[in-house]
Amino acid sequence: MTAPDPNSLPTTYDAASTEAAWYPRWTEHGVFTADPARAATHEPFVIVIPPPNVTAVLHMGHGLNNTVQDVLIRWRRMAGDEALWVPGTDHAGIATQNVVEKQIAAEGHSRFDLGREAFVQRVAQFVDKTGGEILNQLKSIGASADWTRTAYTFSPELSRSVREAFVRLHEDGLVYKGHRVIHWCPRCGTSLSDEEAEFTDTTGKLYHLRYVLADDPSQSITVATTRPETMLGDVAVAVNPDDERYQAMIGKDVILPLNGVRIPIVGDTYTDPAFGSGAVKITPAHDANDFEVGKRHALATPVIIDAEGIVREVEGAAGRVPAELSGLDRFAARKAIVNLLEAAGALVKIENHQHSVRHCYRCDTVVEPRLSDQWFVRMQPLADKALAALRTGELRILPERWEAVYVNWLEGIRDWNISRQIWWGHRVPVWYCNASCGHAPIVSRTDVTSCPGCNGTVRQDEDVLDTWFSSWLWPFSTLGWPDKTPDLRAFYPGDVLVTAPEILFFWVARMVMSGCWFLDKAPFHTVYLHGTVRDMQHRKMSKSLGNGIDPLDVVRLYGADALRWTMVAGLGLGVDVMLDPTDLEKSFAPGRNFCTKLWNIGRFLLSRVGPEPVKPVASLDAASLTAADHWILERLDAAIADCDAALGPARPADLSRWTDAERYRGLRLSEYAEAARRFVWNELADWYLESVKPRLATEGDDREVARAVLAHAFDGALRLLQPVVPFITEELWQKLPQTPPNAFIAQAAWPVVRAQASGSAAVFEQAREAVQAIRQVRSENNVNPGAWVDAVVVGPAASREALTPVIETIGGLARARVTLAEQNPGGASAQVLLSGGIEVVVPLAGMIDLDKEKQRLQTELAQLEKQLGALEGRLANEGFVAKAPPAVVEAERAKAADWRTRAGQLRDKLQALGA
RNA sequence: GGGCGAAUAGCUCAGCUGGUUAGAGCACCUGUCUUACACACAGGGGGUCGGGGGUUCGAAUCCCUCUUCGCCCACCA
Repeated sequence: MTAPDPNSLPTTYDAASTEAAWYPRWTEHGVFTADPARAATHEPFVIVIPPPNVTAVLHMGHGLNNTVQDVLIRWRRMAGDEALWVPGTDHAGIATQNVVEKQIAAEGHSRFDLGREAFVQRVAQFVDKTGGEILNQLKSIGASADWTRTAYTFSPELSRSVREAFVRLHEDGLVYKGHRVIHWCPRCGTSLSDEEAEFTDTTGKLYHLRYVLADDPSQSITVATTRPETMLGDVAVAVNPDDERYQAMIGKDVILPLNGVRIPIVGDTYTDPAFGSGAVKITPAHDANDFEVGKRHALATPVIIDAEGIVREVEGAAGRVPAELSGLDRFAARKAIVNLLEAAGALVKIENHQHSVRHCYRCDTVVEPRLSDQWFVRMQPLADKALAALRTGELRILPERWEAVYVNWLEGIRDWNISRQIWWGHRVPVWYCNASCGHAPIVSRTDVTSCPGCNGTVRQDEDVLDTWFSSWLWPFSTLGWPDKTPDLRAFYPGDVLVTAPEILFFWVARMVMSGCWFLDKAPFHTVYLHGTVRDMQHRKMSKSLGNGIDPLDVVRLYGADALRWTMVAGLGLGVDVMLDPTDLEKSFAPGRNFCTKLWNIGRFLLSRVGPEPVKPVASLDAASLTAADHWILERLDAAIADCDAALGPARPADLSRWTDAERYRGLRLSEYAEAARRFVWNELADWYLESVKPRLATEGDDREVARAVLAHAFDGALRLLQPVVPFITEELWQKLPQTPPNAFIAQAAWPVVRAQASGSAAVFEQAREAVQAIRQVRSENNVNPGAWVDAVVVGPAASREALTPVIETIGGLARARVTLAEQNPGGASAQVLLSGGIEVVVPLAGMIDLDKEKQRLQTELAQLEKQLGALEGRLANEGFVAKAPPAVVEAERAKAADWRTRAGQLRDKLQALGA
């Protein structure tokens, strides 16, 4: 009976209390706070968070995204970099405005009832009160962001950056106001960029409409359209000038049904003769392509659908909308018009038609093309720089295949509509003179109060800027740009951007463009695009499907480390993470189990090592180390090397561009986690810890060596694991005798390889083989697991000598009393061949099933002979011997010789068994 | 319509520039409550590398083709 050890750990790991204890201590001690002054002597490593919407609630996607960032930032922090992870939120213009508008609607009002100022105030209050909660939720999963630098895209500081960017682009001639057809969401009441108008594949209808010629009612032309309601705004019918069917009609007029408007037939190569009827109705105000055609033919632009999607005579459309149709919603109008057309005999046919329809990315409403004045950014010059950054190797994207997608998008870049007709956001910094004095619009960094021309009053542009116009500045606006702050100097450009591929265009490519344009450097050298969190049917987790998992539930049930482990262990490069929302146990047990195992390893190891000081491993005399000691230290070195190779390189070797050799390496998080897991579990716990037990029970120098090696190996394991499972590793690390006081593993040094190889580690490897061989024999012969057996290791004298101490130590692992011999004692025994000509003989008189043993050997021999046959065939092949590299041939010959020996030994054994 | 990617063990995936007896984790089967851990330990089964053709002494790996999935882009009236 042992007295309770005051240092002993609780028998089970309590994630909740550990997490609650360590996180505040880390922040209180500034563990996550970066110092620009220190960046002079330490390589900075910077990640900016993809800012979640300020009103967002943490979901698994955030969990995955932020775990990845945290693993990288914790890794680099330990590696000695001045690591900075900038956190913050996005004001999310349309999304946030929608939330508050819904609240107001519940009160029976619209934003227009409140007025602009009051509404904006109301949203600001809402954000103040409930916003940013997601950042606290990130803390509960262990995110080690520098909270002293928490940023917000709509803060006064970042708003200044936004104005600076707008004005500077205007000065550069890249911001302009354009009059054209843009994507319009009638529900949100704003224009959208191309990226915000998402395609959805739809089975729609293709309506064929007959327009009668004005001067010859016996003739007509049929147009095909998916949107018959727009016919009220038609100004022409376009046919391909080379289309013989219609050539003769070009220049003639047709009469629009329903409103009787007379419009021309024009020739334009835009029309594809093979599509539909080969004739296209042209509605310049309600279709971007038609707008271009209209411009070419100097056609009018009557607007017959208003901002709410209501059909009426909006502008330049007098006499075009019959009274019975005016005031109808666009979809109601479609039905009504189709009916009227049919009644008028103008409807030729309706076909099913597969096409993609654009929807608002915020509310899923079908987007309406709308002619309006908007602010645009001319993107070509920006895109050229972003393309150059990738081509020169200043920037890389992982997985590699996304680079092609990035290039493809940038090469076909279109101008960016940055104005939105909502109220929540950065107001366009442009002012107009109220007294039409003729002064040009004033684009200004500071508020303008009077007209520089006539000193009269001015009014600011009503529009606000696209949310992404502030987030594309995030990598430097968060560091104080346009001021040349110490932060900006020290931490720009950053290093890695971690996000999902969905926002590659929205955000990532645009950040590269803005960084290259305003600061002449890409904002990071690596874009890491991780997969998506999906359910077991491979469906994206979403609120509407109800297949989501709340990360906070997982933290509560399994702990933050278990959550993180599950994410990282399953995270191949660019691979989706599959989780079962209906069975959290199945999804997160591996993470929880790993933490429990780690806890038990620590609990046992710490109880045996005890609190007394241990010697540093470097101070130990190599000769005093056992083969097992050398082995585990080498395994630690290998694990360190594997982790480094999986995660790194952290940055290009020459700091400015990737070489081809290093370009696609690193960021293999699952490989890193597996390497660390294998070391602590399969090597340290399964073998070293087991083999070292007897030594720990002794007194004296050997025990001290074992304690030192054990403490050192576990220390290394904890350090390697800290980035993935920061809480449990911190808790355990604090208990190691060699841990300095007032230190945190979160800022301890990342382990480095000792580079002290010793041949004796190989001896331990052979001993492991022997143990496994004996265990296999026992298991296959159904030997009572508790029973001890005898085993004889047969081999050359030299090996036997080296093996002796090892076998004494690990005999217990196989429950075998091991002796060494030069000759195979023969007899009724199980016999296993090891590498190096060593045999293990288990003479289990009475315990062994001879038939079974014969069977096993025969199977092994048959397998070996089959492979040997193939190998010998290859060696007999003249082509192989003549053409294959000599080294390969040599290796194959050696292998054949080895196999022949082995086959011979197997035959001998079978003969000895009387087969 | 264009482009890209994937197809390897029941599941999720590694296998880099062609030369292994094709791997890992999980799942599965058998045994064990062995004094840290049954959330564990020990042992084990399982793949003609999507089909077909080609190049080569040699192909999971390179080429062609077919099939099936996925992603991105597009001026799909």
